[in-house]
Amino acid sequence: MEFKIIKKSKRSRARLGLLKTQNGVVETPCFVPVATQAVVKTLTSEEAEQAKCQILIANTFHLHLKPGENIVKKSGGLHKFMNWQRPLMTDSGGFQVFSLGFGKDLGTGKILNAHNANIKLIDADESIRSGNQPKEVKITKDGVYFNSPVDGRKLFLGPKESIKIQEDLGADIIFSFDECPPPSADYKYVKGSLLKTHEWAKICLKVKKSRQTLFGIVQGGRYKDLRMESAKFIASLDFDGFGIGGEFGSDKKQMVAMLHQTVKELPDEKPRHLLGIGYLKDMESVIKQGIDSFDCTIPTHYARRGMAFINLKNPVKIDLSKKSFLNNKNPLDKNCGCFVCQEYKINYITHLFRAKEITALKLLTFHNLYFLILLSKKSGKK
RNA sequence: GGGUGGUUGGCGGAGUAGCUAACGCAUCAGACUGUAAAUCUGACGGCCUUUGGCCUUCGGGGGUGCAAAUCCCUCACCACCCA
Repeated sequence: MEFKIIKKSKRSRARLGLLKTQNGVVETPCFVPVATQAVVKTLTSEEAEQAKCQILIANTFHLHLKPGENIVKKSGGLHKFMNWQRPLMTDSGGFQVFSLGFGKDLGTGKILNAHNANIKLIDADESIRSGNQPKEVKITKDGVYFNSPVDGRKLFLGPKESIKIQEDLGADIIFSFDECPPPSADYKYVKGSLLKTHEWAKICLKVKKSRQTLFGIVQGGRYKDLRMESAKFIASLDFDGFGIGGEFGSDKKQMVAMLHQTVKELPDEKPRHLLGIGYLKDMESVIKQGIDSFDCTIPTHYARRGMAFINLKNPVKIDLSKKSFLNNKNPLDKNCGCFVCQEYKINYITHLFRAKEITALKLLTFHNLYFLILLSKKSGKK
């Protein structure tokens, strides 16, 4: 892997770069569509390519459960398996293990919002402090025990296991195994959890045998000093790049502040990936903080719910399933070059959604991805 | 003409004396940030001062009962059977 910075903004930390992998070059800043189960839901790999996806991120946790990394390996690796000859990332599975444990009980998320704050902050903290971990998950110094959401089997995933699986999957860029505490976790818990994440980071580096690019993950939740501490530590290790994970506080300002603290401690010359952030309004602020790539389920996820991204100049989301759009004969966005905007009108897509036709999901997934990728490019050049 | 069964909110459909007319669909609203996610939550007879309160409603009308979607009478309509 080679990362080349082409241009740096004078007004912010934003930068244009080229991330060279064995399977091609990624122009940054770049949005990374999520292909959890080795597919961008509703799209073929050809369609993902047509939507201008440069790189996709698949998931270790899901692919370990289904179909199992051995199947993928025997098929010649993830690229061949899913017919995607461009760059690929795999997430370590850390987030998933926790989002199904603490997350299920307490709402693992990126932002401490009204929804997951409702899940009894005090109880959460107390149960974590007193060691009452959720039934579904048991965290030890070596990793995490959890029950398979597929068949209930007891499974274990730790740094060694995650790296081994990711090596079998064979993505270009892989991530270290981290603990992702819930937004309701308190300072003491997050601090303690950093010790594990950092220890695991060292193990990931140590056990990796492949030539894959390995990104270390910075945690620290919404606590400034913990973010700094984590960033410093992870930056001191021999990673090829960095992921920034976890939760970022209760509002956008706090998120930007956390990113600021974190990025400050990371070496300029290495790529930085922000895990799981990608609301429309996040795009610009995140890029300005010096983030080179970021993945998010939102564009594809929203697409399947009928939420469309429109208006490149002042991006907003609209709910296409609303009846009123049946009278709208315009394309989603006149300035979007995607085939959906070229060939289809809003009222037709709205009709498909209201009629529960699966083509609606594909059309909107394609558009949202194309739109967001275009938007992230525009934001990067600003 | 006779008989049998039926008629429940926008639709389907439970309920056969008393508890909030269950449930499903449709509709409407909201949520969603490293996807157990083509999902979830809420509303869905009306009105109000909405953590509550008042009224209305099970084809129409009448009756019995403290109390009726539920029992009785009658009318209308639908389905099937007999003539």
